[in-house]
Amino acid sequence: METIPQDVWEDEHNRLRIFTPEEFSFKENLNYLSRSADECMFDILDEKIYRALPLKNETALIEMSAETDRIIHVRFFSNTTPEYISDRAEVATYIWNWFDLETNLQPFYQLAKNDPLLHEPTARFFGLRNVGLPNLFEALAWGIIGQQINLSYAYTLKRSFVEKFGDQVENYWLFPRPEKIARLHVEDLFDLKMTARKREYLIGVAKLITNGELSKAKLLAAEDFKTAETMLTRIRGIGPWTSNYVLMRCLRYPSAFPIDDVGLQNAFKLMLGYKEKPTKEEIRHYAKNWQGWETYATFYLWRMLY
DNA sequence: GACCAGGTGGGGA
DNA sequence: TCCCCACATGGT
Repeated sequence: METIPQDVWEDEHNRLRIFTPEEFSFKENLNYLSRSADECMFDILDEKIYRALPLKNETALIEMSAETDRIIHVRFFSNTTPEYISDRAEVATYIWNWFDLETNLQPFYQLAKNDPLLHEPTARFFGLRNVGLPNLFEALAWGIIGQQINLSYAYTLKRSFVEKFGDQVENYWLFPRPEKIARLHVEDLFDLKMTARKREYLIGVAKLITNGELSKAKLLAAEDFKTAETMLTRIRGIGPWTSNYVLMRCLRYPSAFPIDDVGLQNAFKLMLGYKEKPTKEEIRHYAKNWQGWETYATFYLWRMLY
């Protein structure tokens, strides 16, 4: 991503201030990030987010809080390393991208006003963003780990994966690097209580990223959304669901739509008062109104489930 | 104990 | 193309 414009952030001594668009609420995004007590990639304490940011040439430990609900206050902290972070713009850009602040949500909120499914979630969670997974390997691994198992168990698996193969900076974890996973064999991942297939998928994807066959740049350079989707589904272990999930959360394609998702089906059940899962046709019917905004529609519907 | 989890690949009709 | 099954384990 290009460096963000000068006028949306300020650099002051040991802190940054990020001025977000109107359609942003720190509180809503904080609530979203608080959804699992088992999350291992960041901590939330006293309405502040703490995490390690993997930058190009350094790791920043940051604390994010709300100066107002629309101004993000970023403080650098560290017990053992110099607090000086050389590239402040990179930090601001990372956060801008992480909270998807480049997207103008006005058209989405406009179409949601008259939408039977989106009306309620967009009103209740105004300012919530598609909080992303900027790291491609992390997004793919999280998708693979989460396939077909319940979310709380998925968080447990992710934690054991991260704690076994990730790097720790003080008390914060960096997601395992694909270079490291690419060198492993399925047996090395035996402790992780997931299927042998998933272990193969993780290693396979790590190899593709390591040897350069797969990258964000290549996926973003795809001619169109369908091409990017196919680039991913050709990879063993990545079906339509994982492909769309990653195109949503990492590449930020606005039309990504994991139509087979159980969570999406449950959100439909909830919103329409159904006892049974909706059919794919029913989902397509309602989704006609969301064209170009399927990612945000899905994200807000998922939000209704917790 | 059965059935379902933020599915997928592989085999067979 | 479509259907069926195995997959490992936890939650309910």
